[in-house]
Amino acid sequence: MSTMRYLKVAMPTSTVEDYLKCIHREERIGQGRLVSTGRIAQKMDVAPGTVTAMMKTLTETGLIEYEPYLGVRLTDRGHKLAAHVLRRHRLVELFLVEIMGMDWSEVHQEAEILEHAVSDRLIDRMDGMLGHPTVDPHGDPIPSSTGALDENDDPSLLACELHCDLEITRVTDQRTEFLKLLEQHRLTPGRRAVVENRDELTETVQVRPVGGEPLRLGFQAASRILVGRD
Amino acid sequence: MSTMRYLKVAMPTSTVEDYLKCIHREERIGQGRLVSTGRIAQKMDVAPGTVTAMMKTLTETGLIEYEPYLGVRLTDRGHKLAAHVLRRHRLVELFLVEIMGMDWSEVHQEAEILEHAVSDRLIDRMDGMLGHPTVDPHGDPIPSSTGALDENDDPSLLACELHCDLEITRVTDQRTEFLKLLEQHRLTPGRRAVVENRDELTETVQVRPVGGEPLRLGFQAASRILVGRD
DNA sequence: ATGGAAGTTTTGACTACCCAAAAAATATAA
DNA sequence: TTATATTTTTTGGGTAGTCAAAACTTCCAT
Repeated sequence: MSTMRYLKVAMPTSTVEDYLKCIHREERIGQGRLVSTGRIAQKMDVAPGTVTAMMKTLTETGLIEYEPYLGVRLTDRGHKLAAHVLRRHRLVELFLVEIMGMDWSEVHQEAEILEHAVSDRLIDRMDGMLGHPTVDPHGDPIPSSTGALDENDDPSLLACELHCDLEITRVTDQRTEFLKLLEQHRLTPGRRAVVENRDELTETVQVRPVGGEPLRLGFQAASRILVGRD
Repeated sequence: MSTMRYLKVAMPTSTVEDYLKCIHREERIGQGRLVSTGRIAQKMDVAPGTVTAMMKTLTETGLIEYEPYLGVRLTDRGHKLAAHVLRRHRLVELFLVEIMGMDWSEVHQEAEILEHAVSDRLIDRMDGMLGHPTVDPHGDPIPSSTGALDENDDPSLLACELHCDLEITRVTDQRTEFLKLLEQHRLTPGRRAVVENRDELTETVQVRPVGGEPLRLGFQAASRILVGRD
C-alpha cells in the first residue's frame, strides 16, 4: 500500500504564481538550500505570518515541501509551474522590446502583470514570432514550453578575468533606473567591455565598455552583471 | 454649504471593471432605462444577492447611482471608466487579429482577460501601431483615450432594406462558434450581402453574401448582424 | 548550559469576492 | 382588492489573501 495524500488541484492564482517565482529565485541564490519564510516575506513584501499561511496552502496543493521553522523547497510540480511563469514573463518582455518597441528598462513591470494574463496560445504565437528565442532582453534564459530551463553560469564582473575583452551576457537587476544607467554606458547584453580593475578596499569595480566611458560600480551592483568570453 | 459625500477612490479591481462593462452594455440595450440587479446577476452569472452587495460598493465609489428595487445607472465617472475598459478590450482584440494573426472568432476570450492587465502605455503603443483605428474586428467602435464613444446606429438584418446590396458593419455576438459560421459564409464586417427575404412565420431571415451561399438565420441571430449602405 | 536575540508560527481580525436561503418589496391576476 | 407570483434585499456563512501582535522555536554567546 502506498501512502496517498489528497492534493487540491486547481488553476493557480496569480498570487500563488508570484510566490513560486520567488521561491524559485531564492532557491537558486541559496544553491538549493531550503528557503526561509522570512526571506520570502521580505522579497514579497508581506508580513511573516502571511507567508507561513501561504506555505501551508502551497504544501496542500503539492507545489512545495515545507519544513516548519526550517524553510521550503519546490516540488517537481512547483518547479514546472515556476518555469512556465518565467517563460511567460520572459517571452512577454522580449516581445515588448522587439515587437512593441518598448525600452528594456521598463518592460519588467509590464511583464510582471501580463505573465498572469496571457494564454498559452498567445505565448506560443509570441514565441514563434520571435523565432523561439533562448534569452530575454536582460539575458535571462527562457524556459522551454516543457519547463526545461538552462541557467548559464557565467561569472559576474566580480569574478571574471581582468583586462580581458568580454561580452555582457546578462543583467540580474530589474530596477528601471539601474538599467537606464547601464544603457547610457553601453553596458547592455550583447555589448562588450573590459574590467579594468577591482578594489577590495573601496569595494568597487571599474568597467570600460567598448566605445564608452569607464564606470565604477560597487561590488553588489557588479555582481549583477554577468559576462562571457565570445 | 454643499452636501459633500466621501468617495472611496482606489484602483478599480477587474471585478469592478467587469460589472461596469455589463451595466454599460445593458444600459445601451435598455436605451437608458435603469438596469435591474437581476439582469446584471444573469449576465454576470452570479447570485442576485451578490449584485446587490456590489451595487452598494459601486455607489460608495461614485461609479453608479443605485435606486433600491428599481435598478442602477452609471455616473459620468462610471461611464468614463467603462469606456476605458472597452477601449482596452477592443484595441487588444484588433491587435491580436492584425498583429498576432489570431482568428477574429477567438480573440474575445483572450481580450476579456488582457483588458484588465495591459497598461495605458502599452495600449497607446498598440493604438499607434494600428493607426488609431475606430472599430475592432467585430465592428464595435473603439472609445477614444478620453472616453468618447460613438456607437453607430446601423440597422440589423431584421430592420434593413430587402434586396439591396449592403455592407456588414458589425456583429454583436461574441460566441466563437457563431463567428466561425459567419466567417465560413463570408458574412464578416467589411463584406457585402443582400437580405433576400424575411419570414414572420418561421421567424427567419435569408441572407446571401456576395460570392457565398445563402444562409437562413433566426430573428435573434439576425438582429446581431448590423449593416450599412456604403 | 542557559538566557536573551532573532526568527517563525499562531491567533484574531480585516477586505473583496462569492452563495444559499430567508425576509421584504413589488408586480400581476383573479 | 386581496392573494399569489416575481424580484430584490438581507442574513449568515465561505474562500483567498492580507496584517498586527502574542506565543513559540531555534540559535548563539557568554
